This record gives sequence, structure tokens and C-alpha cells, in this order.
Amino acid sequence: MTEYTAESLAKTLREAIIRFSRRIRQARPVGELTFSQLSALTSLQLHGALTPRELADLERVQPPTMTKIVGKLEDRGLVARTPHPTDGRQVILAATDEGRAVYARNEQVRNEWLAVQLDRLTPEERDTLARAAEIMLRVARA
Amino acid sequence: MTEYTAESLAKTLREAIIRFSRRIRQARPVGELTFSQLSALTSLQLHGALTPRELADLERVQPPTMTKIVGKLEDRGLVARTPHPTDGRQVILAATDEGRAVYARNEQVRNEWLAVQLDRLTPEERDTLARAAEIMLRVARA
DNA sequence: CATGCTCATTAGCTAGGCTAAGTATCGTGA
DNA sequence: TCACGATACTTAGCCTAGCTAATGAGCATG
Repeated sequence: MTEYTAESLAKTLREAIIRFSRRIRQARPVGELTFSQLSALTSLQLHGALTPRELADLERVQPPTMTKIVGKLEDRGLVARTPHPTDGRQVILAATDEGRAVYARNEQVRNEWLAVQLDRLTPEERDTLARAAEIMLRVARA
Repeated sequence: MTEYTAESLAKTLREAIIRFSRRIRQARPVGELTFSQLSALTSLQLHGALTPRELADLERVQPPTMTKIVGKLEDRGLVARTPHPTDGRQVILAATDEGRAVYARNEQVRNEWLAVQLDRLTPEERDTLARAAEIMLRVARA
């Protein structure tokens, strides 16, 4: 096994991430949800209802940024805002039925390009990517 | 070894990428180069002189986007634009001495947070990330 | 040498990200 | 109980990054 120093790996990994994410973004179907919108909607699906703050923390953005993203989703009727039962300051965000439908459709189209690419890899390579994804999520949480 | 389908992996990987890259972006030192600017400068360092079109292709953005990024770098004296010797339409981009200096300083600061995180991982985990990075770069090129 | 192609840029748009400031509500200590 | 600090969200204002469409300049070829 080749040994990598943390420094040289940091450089390579950063390059890979930026190129790769740009490539994924390009595979976006026109007129549908953006990267960030889909990501927020996904979090709402997976975690059920969340406050803006919780969603912002999960998505690793600042609250005002999340206000904007949620605003777009709300404009399209994909997310609903309801008042918190006991705390008047807070708001509860949840995906609507239409949000869930749009999510499912978009998710599939969105993953299509990537899934095709991944399908061309060997099982070992997919395994490497899967384990790397877990590590990256863990590091991102730190 | 666990088997991952291309579909489920696509989903996980996309989530990891977006979270991870947001986290990296947050570790940006104030008043220095942005993610995209540093990436472009890096390509210029590694490949020597390039035309805007070549640089845009490398960075996976459209030419007008690269015009903007290079413009910022040029304003700060980090990149020089010289006319192509034989083809009057083209332009040659190259990092200046100051560009190389700023690059080196920034690169180090930029990688610091990530390097610290990576240093906490096991050698096996670093190896996984390194191999994943290579695969991602290859896929991004496709 | 006219016409069509290529390269780069400009113009104009949208999304996404930030900080600072504002507003409403909560909770608590005097 | 009520004044005041803390908290939650939004608004305002800014910048970067990305796109497409259109423009202009230069090249190359029939």
C-alpha cells in the first residue's frame, strides 16, 4: 500500500472534489431543482420535519442562506412552513406531497449520469468510493 | 467486501461530495483567493502556459466563466495575458512570479484544515481517499 | 477576397454563499 | 412581573460563480 502524507493527499483530494462536483453539477436537467435545493429537500425527506437552523446546520450553510434556498422551494410548493407548536420564534419545515414527488423524479434523473459512470467501474473501485464517501461525511461533520 | 449498486452509490457519493466541499470552502482564509481562483492558478502552475479555452476545459467551466476568474487573478497581478505568437485570436495565460508566491502561501493555508483532519485518519483510510480521488478525477474527465 | 468558422470577451441573468442588522419571541433574574 | 439578554428567523446588501446569447476580431479556405 502506498503511503500518502496528509499534506499531499489534501491537495489531490481537493482537486478531485472540485473537478468532480463541477462535473456532477453540469449533469443537471434544465428547469429542475439545483444542487443545493435538491440537497435540502433530501435532508427534509430523510429527517422529516426540521427547523431552518437544524437544516442549515445539516447542510453546512448559514441560516440566511437556508432561508433563501427554502424560499425557492416554498415558491414552488415543494416545502411547507408551519409555526412551531410551543415556540413562537421557530418554524417547522417539511416537504409537501408535491415536494416528495418532484424529489423522487429529480433524484433519479440527477443520478442517471453518475450511475452510468459508476456502473463502468469495477466492484473494487465502487467499494473504494463507498468507503471514501463515508470517510468524507465523517470528516465533514467534524 | 460489501457490494454497492451504482445507483445507491451515486446517491451516497453525491451527498458526501456536497457536504465535504462546503466544509472545505468554509475553511477559506479571509481576503485571499477563492476556491475557483486557486484551482485555476494551480492548473496554470502545473501545465505552464495555457489559452483560456484550454484552461476552461481543464477546469470544466465555460469560457466566459474562465474569463471572469482569470480577470480577477489578472487584477491582482497573479496571472499575465500575452498575445499568441501566430494566432491573433488566441491569448496565452501564465502565472506571474507574484502569482507563484501567492499560490504557494495560499495553498498551504488552504490545505491546513484539511491536512489536520486527514492526519487524524488511519493510513488505510488515507489510502482509500487517495484511491478514491484518482477514480473521481478519472470519472470527471469522462 | 468573401464567407464562414473559431477564440475570446461582453452583457445580462440566476443561484448560492456570506455578514450585519432588524424583528419577534422566549426565558430569567431582580 | 417585567426588563433585559439570548435565541430564531428574516431582510438587506454584497460578492463569487456559473450559465447562455451576442459581439468582435482574426483565421482559413473555396
